[in-house]
Amino acid sequence: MSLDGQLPPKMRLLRAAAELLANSAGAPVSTRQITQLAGVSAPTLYHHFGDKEGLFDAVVAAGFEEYVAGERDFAPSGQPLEDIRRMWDNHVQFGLNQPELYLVMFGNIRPESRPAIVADAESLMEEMLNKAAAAGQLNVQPREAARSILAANVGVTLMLIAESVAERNLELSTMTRDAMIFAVSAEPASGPAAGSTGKSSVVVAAIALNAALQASHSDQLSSSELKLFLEWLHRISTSTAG
Amino acid sequence: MSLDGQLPPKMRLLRAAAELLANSAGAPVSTRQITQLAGVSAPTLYHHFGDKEGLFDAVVAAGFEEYVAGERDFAPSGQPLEDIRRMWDNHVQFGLNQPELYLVMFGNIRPESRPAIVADAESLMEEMLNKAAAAGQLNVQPREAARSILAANVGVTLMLIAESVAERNLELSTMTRDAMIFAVSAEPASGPAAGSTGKSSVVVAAIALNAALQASHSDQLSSSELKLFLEWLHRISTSTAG
DNA sequence: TCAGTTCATATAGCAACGCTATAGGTGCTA
DNA sequence: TAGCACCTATAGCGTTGCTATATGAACTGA
Repeated sequence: MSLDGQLPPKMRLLRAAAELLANSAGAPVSTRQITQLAGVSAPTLYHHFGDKEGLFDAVVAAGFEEYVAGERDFAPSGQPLEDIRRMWDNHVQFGLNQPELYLVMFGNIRPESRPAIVADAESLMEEMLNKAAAAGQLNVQPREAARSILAANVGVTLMLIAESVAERNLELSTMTRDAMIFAVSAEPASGPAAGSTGKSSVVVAAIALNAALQASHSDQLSSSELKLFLEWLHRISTSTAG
Repeated sequence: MSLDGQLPPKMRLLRAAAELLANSAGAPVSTRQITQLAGVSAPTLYHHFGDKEGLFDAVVAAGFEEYVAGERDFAPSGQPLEDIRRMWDNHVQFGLNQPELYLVMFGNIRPESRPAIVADAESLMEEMLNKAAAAGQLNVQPREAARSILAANVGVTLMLIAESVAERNLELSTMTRDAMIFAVSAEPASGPAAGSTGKSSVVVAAIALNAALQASHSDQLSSSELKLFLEWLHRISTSTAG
């Protein structure tokens, strides 16, 4: 049982590490296990990745590329909020399919290590939310909405991973998902509710225009005018007043 | 620098482990560090805790007791949903105060290891939500609401921990918190209803904003600013660009 | 054609790790 | 005092992440 073959040692190391990590159930994976499965010797690992952590980072990076590919791999439905739902579900599914990898990616993030992945994931969702904002469907900045939705998405996925497969209840995901989307969407918020921010139509419209302006390079204003215009727009759209 | 003193070795081990863990920044903490700081020898650790992990579990258990105490340590305000808000904020604060401990407790939970803590935390929140349900303020089962809110709470806390202290923005917490509470509260939540006209453009958004701005006197801009702003808006909204 | 250089892998081994076999010291009860 | 349970220490085992050093292959320029 080894990953011998025609692949270069670097690839074999990556695959061996990924495989062992995926089946480790949280137990530490030793470099000796990895190099043996890959069919190479210890220094080869350190030549290519510098470090055990360097190798694991590479595994995580590969996993993240897969994640991003999955998040982009569906045709926009034309309904941005519906696409957000699919991004959410895709995120959860990724976590449940590769729990160990997911735990490293999102369960163990420390300020000094890799918020880069989080930032990228946020950008991915923000991108999609920009379309929703342009369609006047958001009542908060796409950026803030993306951060909030992603945070909840991560929390739900971790909770589901923590549960045994038997008792896993995906309703937790759909319920939280719809709650978050509903909370940031500009649908009839039915009046100033308890604690919720009933944003005025001015704010919603400003957010929409802001997103639309940045998406389509309109040449109706000069660059300096546009800059000032956007600043005012920002001032309006971040105000809480009605 | 040692934790010598009149405390029994078991306590000294617990404190040493907690202290080293808290300052480890994610780096592994060795049993030799712990026993040296505690002023005992290796077998003492294994006599009392059986295992390195057993010791760490004890640290986590102590941390969790502190967490529970914090969650219970405020008088009910009489408004259950307000109490839920305070529980949420307290949870976030606990995580930010003891990030390493929190990451072990909620960032690394695996099905085989310790969902017990999660279950307890859920019960804690469910208990509070029962009061809200009794007051007719919930539109879902307290159990489901607790799971959902806690999941989002964990996700937000992890995200905030991942950010450097400088760029930490607690608005992510309050926004997500209120979104979740609003979603489970008995307001006419009527469901998502996604789907407005996918058609949008700068022009449409500008027209909407223009109308909204003139209808409601926003005081975010001075009158002269507003005049210029509206002029630019007009220029955009009458353009043919999409 | 062949010395020089660079890249990639291997042999062997170090310091530190988690953990334990074994034994010694304490404080009880009798 | 004997016996016993409890707690702690000395010393050392096997494994870990990692590296000093050496070897082989592939390419370069003259």
